[in-house]
Amino acid sequence: MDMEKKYDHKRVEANKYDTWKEKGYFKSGDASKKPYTIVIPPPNVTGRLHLGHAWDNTLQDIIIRKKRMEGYDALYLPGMDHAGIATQAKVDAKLREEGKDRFSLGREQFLKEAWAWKAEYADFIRDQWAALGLSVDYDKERFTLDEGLSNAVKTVFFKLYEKGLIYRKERIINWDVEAKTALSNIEVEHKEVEGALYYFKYYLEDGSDYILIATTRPETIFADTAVIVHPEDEKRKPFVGKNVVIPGTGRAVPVIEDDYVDREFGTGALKVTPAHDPNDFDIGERHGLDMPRCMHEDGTMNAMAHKYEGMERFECRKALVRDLKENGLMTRQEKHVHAIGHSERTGVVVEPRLSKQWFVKMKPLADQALEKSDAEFVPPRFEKIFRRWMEDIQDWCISRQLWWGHRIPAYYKGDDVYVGDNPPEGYIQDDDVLDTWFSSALWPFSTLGWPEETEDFKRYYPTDTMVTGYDIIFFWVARMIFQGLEFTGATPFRHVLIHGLIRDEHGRKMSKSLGNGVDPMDVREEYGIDTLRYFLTTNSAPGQDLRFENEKVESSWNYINKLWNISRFMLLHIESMQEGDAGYDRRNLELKDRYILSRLNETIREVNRNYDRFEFGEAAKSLYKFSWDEVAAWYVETSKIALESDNETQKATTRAVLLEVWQKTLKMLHPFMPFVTEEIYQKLPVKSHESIMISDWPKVDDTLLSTDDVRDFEALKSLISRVRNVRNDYDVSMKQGIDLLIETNEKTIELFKRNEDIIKRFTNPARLTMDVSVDHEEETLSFVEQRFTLYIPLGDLVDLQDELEKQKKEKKRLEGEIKRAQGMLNNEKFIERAPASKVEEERDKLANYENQLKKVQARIEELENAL
RNA sequence: GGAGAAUUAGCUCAGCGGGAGAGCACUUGCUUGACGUGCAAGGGGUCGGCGGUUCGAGUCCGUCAUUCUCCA
Repeated sequence: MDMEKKYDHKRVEANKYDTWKEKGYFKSGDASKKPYTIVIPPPNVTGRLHLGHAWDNTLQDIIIRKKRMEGYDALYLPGMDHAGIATQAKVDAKLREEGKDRFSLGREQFLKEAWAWKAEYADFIRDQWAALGLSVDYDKERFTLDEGLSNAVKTVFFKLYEKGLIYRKERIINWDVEAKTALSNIEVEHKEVEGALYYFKYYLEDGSDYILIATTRPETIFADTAVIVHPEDEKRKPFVGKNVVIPGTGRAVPVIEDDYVDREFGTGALKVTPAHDPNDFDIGERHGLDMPRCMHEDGTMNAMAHKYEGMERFECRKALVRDLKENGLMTRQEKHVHAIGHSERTGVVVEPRLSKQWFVKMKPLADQALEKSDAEFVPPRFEKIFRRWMEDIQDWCISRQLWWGHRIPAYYKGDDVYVGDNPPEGYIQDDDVLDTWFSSALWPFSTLGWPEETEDFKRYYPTDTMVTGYDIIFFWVARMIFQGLEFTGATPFRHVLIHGLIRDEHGRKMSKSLGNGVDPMDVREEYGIDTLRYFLTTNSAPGQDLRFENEKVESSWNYINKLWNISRFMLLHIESMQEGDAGYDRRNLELKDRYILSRLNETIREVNRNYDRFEFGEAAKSLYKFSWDEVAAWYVETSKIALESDNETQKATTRAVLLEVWQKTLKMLHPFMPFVTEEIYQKLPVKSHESIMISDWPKVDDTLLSTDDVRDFEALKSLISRVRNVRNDYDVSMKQGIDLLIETNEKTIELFKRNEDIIKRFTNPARLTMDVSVDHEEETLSFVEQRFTLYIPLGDLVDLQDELEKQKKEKKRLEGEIKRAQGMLNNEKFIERAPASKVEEERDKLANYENQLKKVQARIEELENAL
């Protein structure tokens, strides 16, 4: 047997993935089976995968591997996202390093650079998928800018346009001054910022009086086109209809009435800057005001700002405030905390800016999604989050001033707009591209060939399970749902499994700026990918965040090492088995065999139940307990007796049970740790398939479930544990024999006699007496257990006073239990309303406790007499 | 201002209607041929507070407190 003492992940992982891939195990398409589909949330081609991807992808792989073993035609569809802003920023940075920029290169050349970048990073990502062991079907791999997916994007754009659900309009949008593009509302993060309210004097043209106006954004005054006062504001009435001069400029604007003014806030009068504020824009539209902009696209001031032209907006604010303070046009400044929008992408303060952009009219799509979506969220509370957002939806700004992406299929000639594939002569295509999420929203069906009615689309759509983090429910999940319903008439997936975010050991989000990120490939190097997968998927419940802790990673490694060594032991004893040795005759099964087979089948049941609920932590816990605390601690240990004996029947039976138990356990562990389970599986002398990956998922065999056998074995365990406990407490080493007197009924005597070899091996008795009534000296330790009373005479080591105290304590405990059980059984309502099985259970317990109490009392009397 | 999550052993987290669990840490003893990254035996918790529902509540409901998210 060639198994090293220590699990060596590098050796175990070597070549396996390539073998699986070459053998075609990852491929889908067996039409005789029922399909099961998961599409990967496409990673951005900007960089490498982080722990969040590893977590997300491992969950998908676990689900798909189990389904494949269960006999489904499992499709795990891989792919990547072009990630417009992010990738363009990376390519821009690269060009900058080379002393170039995209404008001197031109659009076409820039796109070549971007595609080269994509090719390079796509390779990195595929390598990482392989490293993670993802069983993705590479034949089906897609990229959001592929021809097919681009067709899907165009089709959707055309159809929504025809329906009037896509429109182009001048509106206030969120402008990222660094990326120089529009953003959608959800790409803006609102953060509380301590700013200030500045009070400016807007004088009448004749200088006779002024209106005091408070603003948080002084630099926008250059684009003011009015001042409004409330219609019921009697004090300001005289100003209405006159012009006031914008401080620091010679420009005058009218004072008009509008009840939008909040009379309680600031001074009760408001400056109106329609091109730099959404509310002001509405006011501007109502009153037909001009809408000039005072900034360039990069956030610097334009000519409207006079002497401040060219200044960055916040520099301008400072300079302007300083100047107005000096010449008395600013009266005061007070602290003001308010929420300011920041670009989710670049982090800069978003500038509300009047701009002509393309939008999706969301209301009808959202209403349809709310009405028809039958996606089941896990855990369910996330559905509420999804719904609340959909109910309060705003139109979606989909154009981006970028080059990397799906170019908007709209063409212009003067004021004429053409939307479609065949623009007439002289029309020029829109320069902009679509929001990346516009194409991501189509991912579950565009990847399967839609809008063509392909075989794949018909077979694998709608998909079964979407796995993703709660941070992109709005960005992605919600959009897939409404686009799926609009274009395919179906919710694109049955289940949405939501996981949380991965955090560092202190509970902080992993981020580049903190430098606390952990590279999954580093973890792989040190502990192996199976360890990482097991750690990631078994340490949190659905929807909860996960803290990266080294101790947990290590304990995952320890577990795999344990599995490795259990396997080492088994193979040592079963490697010579032949095809015909695999079965066993049930009549030859001993208690230990029936016990472990019963527990195995219970475990299969628990594991299945938890897999189906996406409770992978719970499924893994059952397997962990079964493999370590039962197979390793008890079955392996008790098996040694038969394996070392000359009884060929018992030997063969034990080997066959070991093989069955372990083979099934490995299969259930395989989705979590594909590499090590395959390594061990390949070493099994008899196995059902050429690879564990394509083997069959274990089924529960009810005929092997036996609570009686499990109980009997538990009685044996409790006897052994009791003796071990005594040896520890009284410092009696295992080498030293120890007298054991067991008083119990005929049935248990029979049980213990039949398993005497086990008792002897683990307790090393000098004398072993079993009877319905045993004579014992007073100087003995005694333990009243449920099914037997154990006496251990230890001569001088026994302090009768201590023993008496112990028994009194035990008496008290039993009396407490009896009181509790009686309390329940004396409660009429309990008898009446609790399930009969529960009542029965309590009666049994009570009888047992009363029986034990009687024995303890007898022992106490005995001790008191002796003292 | 709304919505949600978390609060359980020293630490990190499971459990979510029938007698408190895991990993790590801690204590004691073990070079027993699968494993000292291990084995055996232990110690450690009024399950945030207060009410309610229920025969029965870490588990369901309400409320308060603390922490954290998301939305406006």
